[in-house]
Amino acid sequence: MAELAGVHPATASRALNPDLPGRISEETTRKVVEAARRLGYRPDPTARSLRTRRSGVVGVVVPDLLNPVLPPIVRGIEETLWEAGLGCLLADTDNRPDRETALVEELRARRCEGLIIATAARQSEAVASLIDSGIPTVLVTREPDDHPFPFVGGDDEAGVEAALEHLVGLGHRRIAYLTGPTDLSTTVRRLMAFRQMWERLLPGVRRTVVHTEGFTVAAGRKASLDLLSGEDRPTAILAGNDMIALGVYETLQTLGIDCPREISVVGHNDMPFMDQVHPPLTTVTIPQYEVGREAARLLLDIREGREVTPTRRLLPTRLVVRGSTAPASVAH
Amino acid sequence: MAELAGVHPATASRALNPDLPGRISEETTRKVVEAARRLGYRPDPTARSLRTRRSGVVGVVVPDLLNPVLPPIVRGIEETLWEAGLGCLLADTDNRPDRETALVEELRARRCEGLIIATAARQSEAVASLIDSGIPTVLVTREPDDHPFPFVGGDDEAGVEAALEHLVGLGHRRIAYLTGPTDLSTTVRRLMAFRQMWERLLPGVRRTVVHTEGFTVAAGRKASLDLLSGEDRPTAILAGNDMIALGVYETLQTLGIDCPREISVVGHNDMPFMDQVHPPLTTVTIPQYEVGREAARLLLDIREGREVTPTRRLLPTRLVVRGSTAPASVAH
DNA sequence: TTGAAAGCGCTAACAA
DNA sequence: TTGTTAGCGCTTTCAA
Repeated sequence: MAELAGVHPATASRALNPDLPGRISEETTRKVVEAARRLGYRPDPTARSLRTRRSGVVGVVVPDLLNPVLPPIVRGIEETLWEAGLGCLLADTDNRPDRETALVEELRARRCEGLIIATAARQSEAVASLIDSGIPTVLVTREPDDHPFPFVGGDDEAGVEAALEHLVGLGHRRIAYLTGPTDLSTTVRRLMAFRQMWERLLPGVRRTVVHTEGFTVAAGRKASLDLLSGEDRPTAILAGNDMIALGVYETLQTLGIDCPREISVVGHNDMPFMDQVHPPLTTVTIPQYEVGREAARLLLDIREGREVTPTRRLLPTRLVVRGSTAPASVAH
Repeated sequence: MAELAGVHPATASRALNPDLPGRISEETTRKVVEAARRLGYRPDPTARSLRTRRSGVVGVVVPDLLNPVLPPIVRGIEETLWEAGLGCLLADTDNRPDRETALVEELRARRCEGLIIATAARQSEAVASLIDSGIPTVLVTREPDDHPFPFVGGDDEAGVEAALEHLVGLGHRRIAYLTGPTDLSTTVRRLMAFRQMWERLLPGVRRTVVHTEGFTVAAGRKASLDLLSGEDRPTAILAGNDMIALGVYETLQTLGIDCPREISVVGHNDMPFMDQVHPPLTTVTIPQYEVGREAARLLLDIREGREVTPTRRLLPTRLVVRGSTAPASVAH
């Protein structure tokens, strides 16, 4: 193709990559561009990568794409990366730490120019292995207890605070918190916020915290069954996420307890269709798509060597009040 | 690293790639493997790609990851590809044909070894451009009217048949079909099945077909509003997909019509949480994850030059009867 | 502003 | 069974 333009390949290369060293005359550039167009020429990304040591690809590691919070995040990431000319190599760990390790290793071997990781448990070998790797890395929604990387997520603390305030405002005093798995930062952050807000709003009042085995409907069902079977049950449940809330719904159905008349339930995440379940779930909504975009933007900044401050970005959350919460009944 | 093992680079290469021409002695292989391990050596995929003309990456083109049917498909694809050592480059077109064209072109420029396309409208420039490209291509869930590629999807025909049979069995005769956008093969296939089954079950009886503008809640709401506002409204609605069915739910709420007492509704796809909406939606379930796996398997077969027959694979669907369907009320 | 030459890290073809 | 040589298609360095 350089031939067709009547110039040296190096010149052609420079003409097509304006930011390469060495300015090219307009005349030559025009000839080269024209020749490229006529031949439908596209530079071989592989050869370019080999030379420049840049693969043009970013690895995106997710715990489980079937978890409804992830698709919007991945979309935000993917769109932002494509806009910047970067490809998006998707890797799903199925929530297995060993797979996380293996996939991150594989992505590194493939010379990804950056990594966006949404899988990090509070202890993550994979994330630890990245620390001195020099690979631009951004964590999303989940993070290890200790790490040096930028993090993007929703402002869960504010969400939990709003949720608890809402329940207390409705007159609830016997409120149980159903956490989620304790090896996830999400769980810990939400729980801490719950405790702090509790001390502000109901200092000294006894509170109930139950850990569930996972962020799943089954775990929520199981944990709530014990909680609600006994005497002196709570009048409101704050769930670690919407899945757990749905598990609570199932238990309520089983036990014949009416929501919201006899008990209020609040979720977290505002997954799709949570306005359509019965009763429509009051929950904390997180701008997941924006979280994804922001994470990708941050990665691009790092890659370009731009300063990134602050390194923690918590996007605003909002409590969406629907039909699953109501004033505490006087009967209790 | 070949140095450390005391052999020529080419020998090392052969030792690490057992299926390359030229067998290597066990002794040498052992030495090479050991040296590689000690150095943490991983062959550079870029250099390898340049030499072998294989990028190790497959492009996956989806219309919109936020559409709940897609994540399981993508997961199935992704898992199967990784198992085969192939990366999964994700591209989301946001349902825009121009983006589909641009992204496919970009994926080709990146020398993808294969393409899995879930975006194909009944007319797709992008798919057409692939016809003589030599790039292994598999279509999923959607396909153009005419194309030479393997296709994997759910057996929608069987699903619609079962759905209609179910409604007719419940005594419904005034049944309306709310299609979906007519530029999608999914719509056409489902509608054709509806018509054929109708002729089998209710020959001569008048049937109502309404086209919606999209596979969305809003489109379903809008189309059903006209349909249900008038006199002589249907006693059952078969929706082109679950989103449309949810739109119908909204209309029913607005008009104060009770489902399933006054009207039955059936969806298609069985998206997540359709068992939790109110009333729980009777719908056709499709093994989306398996669809994804099968599509990836097919692509691998093609890539390896294996025969693929049949070239159309329709995976079994099943009608899930829940709470949105009931016998036609005698009152009507 | 452009050309010449070298080389990124591998593996294919050929020779020993 | 192993070594030699060459070259994949770019971009970079150096020289003109």
